[in-house]
Amino acid sequence: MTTLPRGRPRDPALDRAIAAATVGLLMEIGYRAMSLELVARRAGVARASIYRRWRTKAHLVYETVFTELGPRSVPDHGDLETDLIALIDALRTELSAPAAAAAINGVLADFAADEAFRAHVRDRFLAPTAAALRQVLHRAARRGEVAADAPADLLVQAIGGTVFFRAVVLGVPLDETETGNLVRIVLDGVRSRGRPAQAGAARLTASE
Amino acid sequence: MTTLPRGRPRDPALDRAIAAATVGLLMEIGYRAMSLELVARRAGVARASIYRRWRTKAHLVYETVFTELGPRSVPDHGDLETDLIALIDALRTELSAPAAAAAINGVLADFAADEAFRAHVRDRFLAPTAAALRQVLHRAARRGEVAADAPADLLVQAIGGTVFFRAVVLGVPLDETETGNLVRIVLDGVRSRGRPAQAGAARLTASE
Amino acid sequence: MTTLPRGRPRDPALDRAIAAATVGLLMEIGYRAMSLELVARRAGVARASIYRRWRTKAHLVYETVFTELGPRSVPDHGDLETDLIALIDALRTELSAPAAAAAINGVLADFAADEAFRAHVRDRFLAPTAAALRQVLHRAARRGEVAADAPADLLVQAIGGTVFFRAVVLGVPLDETETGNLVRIVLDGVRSRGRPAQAGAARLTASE
Amino acid sequence: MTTLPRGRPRDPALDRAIAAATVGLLMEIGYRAMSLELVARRAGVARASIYRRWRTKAHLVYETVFTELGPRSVPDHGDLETDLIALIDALRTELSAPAAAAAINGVLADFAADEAFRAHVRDRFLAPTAAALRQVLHRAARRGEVAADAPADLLVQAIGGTVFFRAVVLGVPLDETETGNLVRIVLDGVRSRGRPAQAGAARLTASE
DNA sequence: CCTTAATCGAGACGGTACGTCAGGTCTTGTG
DNA sequence: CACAAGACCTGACGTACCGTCTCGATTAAGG
Repeated sequence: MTTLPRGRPRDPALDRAIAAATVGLLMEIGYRAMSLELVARRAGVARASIYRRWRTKAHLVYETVFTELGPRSVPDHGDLETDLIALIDALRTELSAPAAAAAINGVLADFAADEAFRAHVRDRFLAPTAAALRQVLHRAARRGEVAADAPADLLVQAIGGTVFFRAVVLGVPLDETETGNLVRIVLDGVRSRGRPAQAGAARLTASE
Repeated sequence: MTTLPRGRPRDPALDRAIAAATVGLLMEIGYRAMSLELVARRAGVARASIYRRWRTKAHLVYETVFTELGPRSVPDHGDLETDLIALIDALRTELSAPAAAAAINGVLADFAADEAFRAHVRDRFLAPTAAALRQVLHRAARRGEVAADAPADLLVQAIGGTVFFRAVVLGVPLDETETGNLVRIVLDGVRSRGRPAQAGAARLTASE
Repeated sequence: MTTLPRGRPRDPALDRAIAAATVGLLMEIGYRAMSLELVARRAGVARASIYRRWRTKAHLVYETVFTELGPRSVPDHGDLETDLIALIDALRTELSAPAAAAAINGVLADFAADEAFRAHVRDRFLAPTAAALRQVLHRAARRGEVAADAPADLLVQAIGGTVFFRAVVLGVPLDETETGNLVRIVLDGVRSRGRPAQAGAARLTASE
Repeated sequence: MTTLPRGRPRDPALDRAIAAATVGLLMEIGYRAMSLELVARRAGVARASIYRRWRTKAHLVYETVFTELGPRSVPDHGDLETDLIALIDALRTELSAPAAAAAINGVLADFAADEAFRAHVRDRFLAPTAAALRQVLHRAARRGEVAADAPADLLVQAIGGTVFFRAVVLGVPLDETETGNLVRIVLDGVRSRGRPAQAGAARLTASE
């Protein structure tokens, strides 16, 4: 049972106008140069109407740009490599969108001291992606392609880190060939003929 | 022929005081909350004396915190895995230093629009690291451990991205076990029994 | 013929609640710090319900605090001095009430540009008071106490100005002794032994 | 021994520009409508440069408009009436200047809660005027014109209140005739043939 | 009983001003 | 020249009101 809304309801057209102005300005002038005054002006909206919805510029940008973080669906092509490429492509698409690339470092910088924000990112973004990866790996394990106990978290961070680094830090997203190479590098690490493990000593002897 | 310096020389004690204040404030309150006013006050220095040395806050922080980017020396332990761990550890140490972790996103955000800065990072940081990795791999190839033509740039970005993501975005640097796992994942991708290549189709058939 | 009221009638309890909140806040925090938001909150009333009754904060305060301006009745003690003291006391009581003293300058400031308001004050407050004074003087003239053609308007303004200055500007209302002194000063100016007149030259020679 | 000034000195041209803009805007649009933003814009000055000099809008206006309060010199024409007219004219000129009339109620409203401000007004404005009046009366007493122990404070407040009321509240300053009448009213109250006193009863008997 | 019309609480809305703060530049006097 | 101090311009910040508006829910009076 939801609390019934009282007072004049918010105008959803403003939400859309603000979001559009935010995304546009991010792409045109970047996070730092984008002031809420500018957003308000472009959206044809009072500045207070933005503050009514978001506590701060960082909140506005984060929630506007990264609304749909993480994998919307778990790929299942019956082949691990194809599944991995699908996962990476989803990430790449998300992080290399112009607005996202322009926003992410600013948001991270503004939220640097905010531990709750980090937890939120972990829960809403990393955890689902890791879960999706785990499911993909589990299916592959049943097909005998890989060992089931691969370190999914680390893999997600490696994949995510690489994509992030290219798209956000270097500003040059991975192309198709590089994506393929990245998949193969990662894939070889989880093949069933051996596996990364705490006991690193026995690892290579078993495979060769 | 250098222009001979005229007038009162700069006080090197100020350089040290400013650097110390910068690093301290970065760790205590973070990049965004750190104003040059605060730095000047803590360093017991006039604000103008900071601007005389650095053009902007981002320049101050970047040059103060990331003085020694990239590998100081190429590791050579006669073993690829050990060499890789040494490279990763150097990266990890650099990026997970409290001041660095606190500074990096702010610097990236402030330099977001500055393409020259990105080129500078590539030249001063990524290129040397990739060169070091290439040398390590080359030695390993001569020992028959790996194929020599591994995509060193991508590998560096994958390793760097992972370390960066953990230290900077998540705020929890890799531990020893995770470093080991990362090395093995990456290592398997460059083993000599096969190699990542443009022609992806033939790759796996050759190895299995 | 009044238009018969349709729809839900106004709740008179709200009028009272708003007035009480207004007076209370005026005394506690003063005119400037008193926002209609605060009044509404304290009165337990919607802000719109205030605007439905008064066009603006200045109107609310003016009509709430100065409901009964001017002399309610013309004093008649058979003695000019006593009558004057009664008139002054009425003024003093009105202007030195805590809410009034707190309100008056704010109201004047907000209505500064409003010529209609000035006319309203003249008609509702000054004119009746001057009329009362004129009547008092007229009676005194018939008793032979004073000249009948005293400049009543100026006298009212002198008396009103003095009371106003003490109560509103200085914040210390006249006490009884000062009221007595003020009466005597004014009284001597209108004694029948001479009179203020346009022809100032002949004035003093006649009296001494 | 004054502390020697350090740092860049304030630009006196800005003081003048701000004062001019303040006075101009006061006359054109009044106290309430005058924002510091407007003042800054018209003066061609940064808003911060205003806040550096004055803590608040009310301080700015008060110190700018009422720089020279009170009588600059004590009039001495050898005649009480002429002296009094001179004193009143000085007051009238000061209070009915367009900028002053526009400013005064706003300043009083904003300073309503500030007891320190009231004390300041008393000390800087009323006290000197009362002292001047006392001196004038004293000289007149030596010439035998009046009693020396007239209640100077009350007289000042009566004169000031009347002038204030006319200029500020009614917006119509006293003209010459009215000033003459006011002087005579007041003068008769302090004539040497009798004087206002605590013991009011004996007052008139002595003179008639 | 049901429509009509106004009031009520609540709160969104476009504005505007506030006073503070940062960034980066400029101008003093002193070494 | 460097340096300490601080003025200066620019422009953003987040808060608080203003007076208007739009909701859903009352509360009469008239059909």
